[in-house]
Amino acid sequence: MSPTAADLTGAARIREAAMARFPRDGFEGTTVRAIAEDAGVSPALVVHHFGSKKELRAACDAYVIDRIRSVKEDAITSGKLDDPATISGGFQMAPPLIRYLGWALASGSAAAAGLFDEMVDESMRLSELAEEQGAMEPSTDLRARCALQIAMQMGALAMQDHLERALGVDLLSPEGVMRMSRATLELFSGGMFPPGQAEAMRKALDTAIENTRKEGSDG
Amino acid sequence: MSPTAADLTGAARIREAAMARFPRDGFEGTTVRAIAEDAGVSPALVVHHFGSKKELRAACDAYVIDRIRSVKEDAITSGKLDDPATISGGFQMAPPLIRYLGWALASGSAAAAGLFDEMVDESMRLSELAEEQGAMEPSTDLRARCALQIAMQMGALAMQDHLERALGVDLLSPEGVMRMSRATLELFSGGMFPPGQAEAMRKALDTAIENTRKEGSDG
DNA sequence: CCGCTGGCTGAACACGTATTTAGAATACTG
DNA sequence: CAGTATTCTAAATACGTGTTCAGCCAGCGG
Repeated sequence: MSPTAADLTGAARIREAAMARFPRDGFEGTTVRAIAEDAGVSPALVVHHFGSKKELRAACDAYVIDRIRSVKEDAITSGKLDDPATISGGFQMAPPLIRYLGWALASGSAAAAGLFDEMVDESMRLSELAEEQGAMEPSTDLRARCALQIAMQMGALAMQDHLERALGVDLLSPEGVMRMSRATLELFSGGMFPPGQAEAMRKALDTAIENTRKEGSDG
Repeated sequence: MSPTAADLTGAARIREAAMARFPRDGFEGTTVRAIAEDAGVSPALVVHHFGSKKELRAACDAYVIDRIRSVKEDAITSGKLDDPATISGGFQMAPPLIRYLGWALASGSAAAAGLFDEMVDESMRLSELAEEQGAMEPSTDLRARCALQIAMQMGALAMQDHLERALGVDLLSPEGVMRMSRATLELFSGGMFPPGQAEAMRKALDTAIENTRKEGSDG
């Protein structure tokens, strides 16, 4: 059971409050006073424990990223990376963690940037493995594909509110996670374009690239 | 040619400066004084023209969204929605516009939320059309698929910095746009999963959904 | 010339902010 | 129990913020 009650240490309650406030109101938009009040604590205690507001943010970043990293590592070492249960489980980590991650990535946290890069590397590692085994068609630009994939998945987290509004569902509820998993699968397995159109677009895009290159070398 | 010079009216220069600052520093993190300085203008002029900082933000929202809406409508009425040139052209709108849109969506602007919803509706309209014509396999959850697609594409905008860092390219340069277009096409036309795996995951996911439903009705 | 309108400014104001300081309450150790 | 470190707080401080206000200055009709 997650420690929602007030039986947390003061520092933990402060961190918890900050993790909820920052994504909602932004860093500058969140006041130390508000965090302290949410935590049932005096503003002075915040700086006593964390040194300053900036350092509090850094502590939140580190905490969130650490927990996410560990979940990710568990999934990798257990070898159940594409098990839907693993995926769903991962996204059903304490909702504040997910929400915070989306915000941290969208608002330029250095620590979150590190996590992003790791994810891209991991995705490339897996893709290269799949290509070597001949299980997947080689990409013409693997790095771009993997980076974009991670960016889209993480970006969807930053669009959480919009998705929930559009679907009328709490995204991190079991139903929400299932609908998202299903939709992700459909999208990434060719559900978006009619079969013929994809190939046509690919060709059109290649000639467009060719043209751009010519124009570029002209000017 | 875009008016980058100082031959803009004061109000326009202020709006331009705000559009550059807000995505970088956040709304609360941006000071009226900084905007004024960027615009080569006194802080008092900002409120003289826009009334208040909040209203300035609303004006930026309206301006950006209006311009993006018009580009989108042009693409729709000209019927060249899947022409790569149209797509590239759309993304090569003045970079500040794109960057601002990503930020506005990620930071909960009401106006941007309206645009998001429109995009989802438009995507659904197109998908339904394609399904009726038998050009596309019907989805089990069309709304979720379209909403997620838009969320991922817009979310990628909010991850712009991370993508550029990962690829070492200015995303809104011709090269960047082309690489992203190509990667998007690959991802959304089945490039991510090996053919067999997609079907396996779909089945696994369906049984997982079934199990969840049972557990849910148990408790 | 006057009067006057509108873009524009410098200096001030009121207020909310993060942070400091001195010290109270509490728990822990010998 | 005394001594001590730790957790925590109320009040005060220094400062940055958005905003106001009184008025300057260019342009222009009469």
